[in-house]
Amino acid sequence: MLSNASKYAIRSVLFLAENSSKNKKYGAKIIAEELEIPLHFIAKLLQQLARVNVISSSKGPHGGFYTAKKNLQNNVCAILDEIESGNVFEPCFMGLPQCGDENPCPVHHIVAPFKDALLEKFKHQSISEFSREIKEDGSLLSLKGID
Amino acid sequence: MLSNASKYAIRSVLFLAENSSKNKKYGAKIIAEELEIPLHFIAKLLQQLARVNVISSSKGPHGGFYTAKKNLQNNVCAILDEIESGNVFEPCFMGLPQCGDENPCPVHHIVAPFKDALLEKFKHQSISEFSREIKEDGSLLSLKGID
DNA sequence: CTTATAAAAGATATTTTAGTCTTTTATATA
DNA sequence: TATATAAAAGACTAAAATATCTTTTATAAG
Ligand code: SF4
Ligand code: SF4
Repeated sequence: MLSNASKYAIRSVLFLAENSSKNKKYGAKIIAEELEIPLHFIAKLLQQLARVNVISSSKGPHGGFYTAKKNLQNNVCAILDEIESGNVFEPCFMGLPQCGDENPCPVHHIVAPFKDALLEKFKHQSISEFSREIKEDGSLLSLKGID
Repeated sequence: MLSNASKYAIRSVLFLAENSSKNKKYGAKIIAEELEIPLHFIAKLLQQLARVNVISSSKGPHGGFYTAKKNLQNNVCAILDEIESGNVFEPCFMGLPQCGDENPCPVHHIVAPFKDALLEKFKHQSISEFSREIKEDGSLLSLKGID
């Protein structure tokens, strides 16, 4: 459903939301290592996200990527809008373009509530809220230390 | 989450389950038109499915694909096992390979119940049951007549 | 037996996604 | 001002998914 690009992007942004600040920046290299994703791939994605102010960046020594307060007001959809081309949840599960509650495919009553819940979360929960939830729940972002 | 190949395959099998029988066969061409999917692509998939007895086929004039009684005892997972390479639901949503109930990613509590429900359905509901449900619910398989 | 039909098989092409490599630009600090 | 650092930009390669085309094989029916 989500491309690798999106998944990498979401994890990176949440990582920065949890760990970074204006004076604690992370280079693409460290992020790539920490989340175990390809360096040059994530570098590009981070640049894209910086361009649309989902995250911030600064060049040069001690530079890197970070999330400022105002960045954290964005929601996860802002990430997907930039990375993914087109609407993520429209070309749905069973691949029927013209369907929905009126014309349900065989798994609609399973898929629909899930889609709604996820979309609600991605649309209306800010990245900072998401991040706080991760801290509280002990949700997983990095893969370090797990095998 | 599912590839086009899987989605086409599922829809085709369910189409045959609803419409075909030993003496009412459907050629790849008709199926492709009916479900609005690429002819040569679905032809290959149908051949694969016939090889593992998820559906039946016969060559020559008045030949085509159909579902015999015993074919319908299969479940949807049998389709996925043949078409998709590897486990469909393991490389999950957020792309964390080592996670789950103990190490949940930020959306695990949304995704997990959905995954479970869908997997349950795909594993334990036979194609004939699936098909009956479609008839009763008026679920959608074909795209003909919708725009 | 011949012919038309349709699946089976498999080669090839296209598109999308994923991943890598190199060069340029900005900047902090020594 | 020179240097090292790290993002920005963009060209390039690789792999997978998707789709098309051609040839072969089986068979029902005339
Ligand atoms: S689950 Fe619902 S929205 Fe998705 S393809 Fe089926 S009918 Fe359409
Ligand atoms: S934690 Fe749950 S939802 Fe998240 S990737 Fe793993 S299985 Fe999927």
